[in-house]
Amino acid sequence: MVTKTTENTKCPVAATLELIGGRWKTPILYCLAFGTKRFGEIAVRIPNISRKVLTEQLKDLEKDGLISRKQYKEIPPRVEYSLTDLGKSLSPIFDEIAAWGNQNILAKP
Amino acid sequence: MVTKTTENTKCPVAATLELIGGRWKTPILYCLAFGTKRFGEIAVRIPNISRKVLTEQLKDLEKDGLISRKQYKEIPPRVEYSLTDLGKSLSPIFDEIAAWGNQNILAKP
DNA sequence: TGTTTTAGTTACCATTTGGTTACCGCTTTT
DNA sequence: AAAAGCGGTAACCAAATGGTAACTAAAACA
Repeated sequence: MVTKTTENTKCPVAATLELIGGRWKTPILYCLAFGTKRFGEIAVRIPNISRKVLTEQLKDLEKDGLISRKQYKEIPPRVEYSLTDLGKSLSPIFDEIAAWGNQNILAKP
Repeated sequence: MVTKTTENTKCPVAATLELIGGRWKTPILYCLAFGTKRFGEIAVRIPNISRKVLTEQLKDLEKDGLISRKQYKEIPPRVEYSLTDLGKSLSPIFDEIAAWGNQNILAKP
């Protein structure tokens, strides 16, 4: 009854966390919250992420409609990522989580 | 700069998601939000979780101060779990996530 | 006497996730 | 002629996560 009801309907919390959960999704969304970025810029701002995993996560986020990808037919290639309206609509969640984290984790003596 | 700053200070969002992220943490917390439960009761309400994993996750949550464990010296054993005040303080986050999930995932045509 | 009941633990295995390295295509720069 | 710059992909690996089955202890019950 928590992750699924008997009718196979998912819990809204579990369903949402499937989209934004995982090691890298939130860092990426947070990074794009400051504006459109190129692939390489994201990679620089998120230390330790491998290019392969970054590619995968960006694909996931795009598939879920949270970010959009714009590719320019240039050489060398240029690809820009940005939040969609749906992606932007997540911000109250992040605000709430950030507030909790600041109060309860980071503000520890 | 997202998960860590150069001074090794964590992002509040990433830090919080480390506590409540993962496949089972939120189902467990949500389950306990309805009141104190015994180990077996939780297991019944969360289908598909194995007892081993449930034990592990409960230990994690207890270590992080989100739930408390009360063991009675009885035979057969009885152990009760409940949310701590810190655990209860997460509810605005879950409300926000649930609202988003209902609007944007579950309410799809 | 033997089975049941509860909340685990142990040992082992499968799946998922993330990571490393090398490489590509195509134009501009050196 | 060669290397740089960009946004990837392919092949291969390692680690984390999750799962199963069998086992435990002590009392209650039939």
